[in-house]
Amino acid sequence: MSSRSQTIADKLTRAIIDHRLVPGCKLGERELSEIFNVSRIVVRQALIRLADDGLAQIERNRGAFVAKPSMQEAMEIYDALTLVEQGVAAQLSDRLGPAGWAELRQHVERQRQAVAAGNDALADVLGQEFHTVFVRLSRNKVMQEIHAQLVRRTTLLRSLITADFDYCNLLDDHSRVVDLLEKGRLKQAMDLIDTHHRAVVRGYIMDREVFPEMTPAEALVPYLDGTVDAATTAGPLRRMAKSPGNGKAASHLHIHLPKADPAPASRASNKKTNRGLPS
Amino acid sequence: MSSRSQTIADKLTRAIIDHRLVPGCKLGERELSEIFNVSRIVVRQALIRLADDGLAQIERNRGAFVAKPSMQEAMEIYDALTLVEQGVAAQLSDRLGPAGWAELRQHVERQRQAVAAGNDALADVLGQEFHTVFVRLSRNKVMQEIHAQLVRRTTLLRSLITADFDYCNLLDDHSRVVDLLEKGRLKQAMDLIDTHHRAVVRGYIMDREVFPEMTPAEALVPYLDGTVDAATTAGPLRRMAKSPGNGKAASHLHIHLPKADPAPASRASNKKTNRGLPS
DNA sequence: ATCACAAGATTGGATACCAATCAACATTTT
DNA sequence: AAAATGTTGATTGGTATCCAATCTTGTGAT
Repeated sequence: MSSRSQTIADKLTRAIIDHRLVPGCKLGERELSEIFNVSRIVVRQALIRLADDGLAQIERNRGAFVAKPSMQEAMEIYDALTLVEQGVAAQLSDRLGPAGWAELRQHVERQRQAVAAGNDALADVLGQEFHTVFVRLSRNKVMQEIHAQLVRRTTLLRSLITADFDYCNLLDDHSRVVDLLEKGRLKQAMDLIDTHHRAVVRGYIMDREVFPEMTPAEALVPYLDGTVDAATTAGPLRRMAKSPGNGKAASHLHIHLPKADPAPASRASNKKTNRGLPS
Repeated sequence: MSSRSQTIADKLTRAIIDHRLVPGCKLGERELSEIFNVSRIVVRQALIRLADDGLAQIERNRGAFVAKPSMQEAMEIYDALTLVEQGVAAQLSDRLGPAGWAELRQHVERQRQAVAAGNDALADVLGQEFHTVFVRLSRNKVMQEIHAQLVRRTTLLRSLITADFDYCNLLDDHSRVVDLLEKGRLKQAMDLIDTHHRAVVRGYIMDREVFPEMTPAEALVPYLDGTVDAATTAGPLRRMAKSPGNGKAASHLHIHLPKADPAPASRASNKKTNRGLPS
């Protein structure tokens, strides 16, 4: 069992990549310590981890906030992601065996079926996951960790965009990358990876304010599992219907949570899936 | 001014990459808190940062130790570094202007002069720095941070190897990479980067124990700025705490590892390798 | 309306304390 | 004597409480 601050950091991470905590959202120590029923220090340690990961930024004497990357930084993140995936593509085109190619194809196929079935949420998750599977096949844990961090940060970025992706298009990209690589057309595959990411970043419009729809307390409910003490809680069954005052201006920004938990395999240390709450 | 735990983390990082703290060395909370005159909690936060950076590993209820990567992990780190630098090379060969090429050449020249002057320590530092300058020219801060982290980890790895590099050879590599890139011979440059790193990793012999030459208290002396015992005054004088010049230039020293010991390599029977007591 | 200033809140950190766990030592048993 | 088994001490992970510095806010004076 890993440390408590790691657990908290993981939950906050998931809340962020699920877009339940949006960029700029204040992460107050006292507030979080009450939500998670831990001491402020544990929360601070968790926030340090978040900040190291680029998902939060800590301003001295002002506190921690969900990171709010600039357009410049957004492009840098996508550039770095492109660089990494192109490099991995080059490696795979050399060394990947038949089993690996099969796994990639199978993944693409699963996503295609999800799209066909109209399950957009699942298709979204699988689309994300493709990149992770891709990098995992390099069998380089260090690289995987770097890549996973970049993916988390791109996921955060999606909170800031007017997202309406053409998933079919991206799916085709995945499929074609696999095709090209297996045929040894490395250069073309790498170019496609580049345009793939550029297609995403092009849709970005970031000079827009994002308003939280819920307080952190509400946002974090799905991640509080049983281990919380039963003293103050009315149970983890709390629905978010409850609104303790403060119904700040709610913007219309629909958030969809993926159903299945794909466990983004963030840190090697923690693999608890706390998400299966009834809700 | 950043937080105190960040300051401590920086000092520990420098001590590690200067090989004053060697892999496996215990980083006790109380010990460090006394050395730095801070509370245990600040030390713990610093250790969390170190662990996130891959320079330390924290074992639950056992404490933190300077990371001791396996041979597998060492290769993964170098692989990742190669991937990153190859990718940056590809970018630079497209986009780098004359000023950039000039900066690279100038850097190589400075290292050449250091070698000519017999200043091995400086040549070593410059040799390391070349890679950093190289990546900085990509103008991608995210990539720079990723690369810097990888470089720190390779530097840590050097504590574990029988180091006897041919600096001239590596210097030539740097020079040739710049040449090849500027001429647009990207493929060859990338191959050279690969062999460059492979040349380093080939020298690795890691099934060897490393014994600390000094206690952490001794190892960390150079990084305790000015007022070691300034608990009461909490000096306004500690302004220059972050200046890296002090650490780098002055504190690079050659560490003579103990002669290869025919002791049993992997048997855990004798674990008391901590604390370089006079033996 | 604007500026200055006092009051409150929040963070960063220190200290003291506790429970759980691990390591080393001491003791018993074979 | 060697192995197995307590027992004790040290270290870590964590909590609660307190304090200083800083930021934010609200109020009052100009």
